[in-house]
Amino acid sequence: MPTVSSEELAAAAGVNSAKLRKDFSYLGSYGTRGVGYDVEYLVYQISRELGLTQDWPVVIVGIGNLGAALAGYGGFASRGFRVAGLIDADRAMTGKQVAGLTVRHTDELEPLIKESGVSIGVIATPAGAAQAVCNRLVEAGVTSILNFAPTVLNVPEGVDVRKVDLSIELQILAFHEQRKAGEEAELREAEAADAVQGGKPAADAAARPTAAKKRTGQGPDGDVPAVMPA
Amino acid sequence: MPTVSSEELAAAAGVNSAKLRKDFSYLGSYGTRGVGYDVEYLVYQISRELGLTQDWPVVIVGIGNLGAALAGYGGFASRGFRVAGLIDADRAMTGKQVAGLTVRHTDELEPLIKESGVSIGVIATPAGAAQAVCNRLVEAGVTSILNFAPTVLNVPEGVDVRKVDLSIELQILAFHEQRKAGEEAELREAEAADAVQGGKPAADAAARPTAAKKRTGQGPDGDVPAVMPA
DNA sequence: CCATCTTTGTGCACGCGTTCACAAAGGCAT
DNA sequence: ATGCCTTTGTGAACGCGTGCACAAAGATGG
Repeated sequence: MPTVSSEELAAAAGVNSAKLRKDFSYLGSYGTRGVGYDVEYLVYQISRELGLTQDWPVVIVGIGNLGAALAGYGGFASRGFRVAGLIDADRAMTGKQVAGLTVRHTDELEPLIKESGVSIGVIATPAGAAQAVCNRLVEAGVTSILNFAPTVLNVPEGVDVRKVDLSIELQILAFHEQRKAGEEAELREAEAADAVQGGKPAADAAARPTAAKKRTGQGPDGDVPAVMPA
Repeated sequence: MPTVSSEELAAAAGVNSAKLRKDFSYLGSYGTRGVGYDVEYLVYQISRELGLTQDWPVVIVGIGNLGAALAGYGGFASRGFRVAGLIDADRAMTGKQVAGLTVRHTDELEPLIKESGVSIGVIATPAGAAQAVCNRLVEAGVTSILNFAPTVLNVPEGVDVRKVDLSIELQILAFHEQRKAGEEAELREAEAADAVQGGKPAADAAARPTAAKKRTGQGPDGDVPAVMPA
C-alpha cells in the first residue's frame, strides 16, 4: 500500500478526517489531491517532527524495581531513546548489570551527563531523594526530567518536568468503575419507579444515563455521585 | 486552617478561581458565602466522589520488574487500592514473596478474582501474553484494565482499558527538547538577520517565539519543525 | 437589627479547537 | 486534449470550555 487517504487513516484512528488533514497541514506534509498521502514520506515526516529520528541519550537515576523495568523497556530504542547510563546511590547496586548496562554510583552522575551529552533525565528514586537528584541533574545541564517519584519537583525556568503517577491511572479506572456501579443502581431505581407509575421501562431508562439527579438536599452521604463532566 | 476560599485554592493549584468554584459546584459541595469551603468536609466529598473512600481490590498479572514495582508502590494504599493478589505464569516465580505478598500461578487467577471480588486488573506482562491475560480477566468478571504492555487490547463493550506507555512521556519531553533547540537556532538566525539590517535584536526576537516560518517550499529536510499547537 | 464586607454560585461573552463543506488540484480514462 | 472523478487543503460555522463580572447569601461588627 504505497499511499493512504486521510479518510482511511481517520477511520483507522477513530478521528475526523478533516482534523487529520488539518493536523498534517501544520507540518506541511503535502499529500497529492486525488491520491492521498505517500505512506513512506508521511512516516518519515512525522517521525522527524516528533524527534524520532534523533538520538536521545537518557540517564536513569534510581535503579530499584521501577528503574530496572525502565532500563529494560523495549519501547525506548525504537523511539530514538538510548539509555546512556544507570545511576544509583546504593553502593551495593553499583557495578551490577541491569538490562545489559552497568549501574554506576551517584558520584559519576555529572561526568556521565557531560560526556554523553544527556539532556533528559529519568528519576525513579524514592520520594525523599527526588528533589536532590533533580537539582543535580539540572545543575549538570539536563533540561528535561521525567519524574516517577511521588513528589512535585521545583525546577528553574526553562526546565521541563513531567510527572508520572502510576496510581492516577488506576484512580481514573476506579472512578469510572464507581460510575458504572452508580449508574446501574440508578437505572434499577428508575426502572422500579417507572414500573410503579407504568412508564416505558428499559428503553427510557437507558436513554438518559446522566440526566437524573438534581441536587435533592437530603441524603448527602450514601448517594450516587452527581453528574460531572469526566 | 478550618476553611479555604476558592481564591486561595486556585492560587495554590495555579488555576482560575472561577473554574474551581464551577467545578466544585458540579459535585454540589456547598461552600459558605463570605467564608469559603470547610476543608474537612470538602476533602471528604472529593474523596468520596473520586472513589477514594471505597476499597478497590486489584490483581497484578506479570511480576517482572514492573509488576514488582507496582506491587510495592506506596501510593496505592492511601488511595483505596488494595493488592489482592500477584499472578505470574512462570512457575519459578510462584510462591516467592514480593512486596509482602506471595506470587501465585496463573491457574489461580479466576478463583482469586472471584473470591476477592476484584473488578480492576493490572497487566504488566510482556506484549505477547497481554491479550490472553486480558481475555481471562474479562471472562472472570474484571471490568477495568490497566495495561502496561505495549499492545492495544481488544475488549468487549462495557470494559474500560487504559494503556500506560512509559515511553510516551519521554517522547513528549524529547519533542519539547527538540523544540527548544529549534527555537534557539531560529532565534540566533533572527538575531543575525536583524543585525545585518540593523533592527532591534534581542527583545524583538524573543517576542516572536512561534511567529516565523511561513512554509517556504524549499529545504524540506534539515529545517526546524514547523509551528504546531503542542 | 442593620450596614458592610467577603466569598460563593452562575449567567454571559469570548476564544479555541473541531467539524462541515467546498473550491482547487491532480490523476486517469477516453 | 478534455472531462470526470477522487482527494486535498482550508475558509467558515458551530460547540464547548474557560474566564469575567456581578448578584445573592451569609458572616461580622456596630
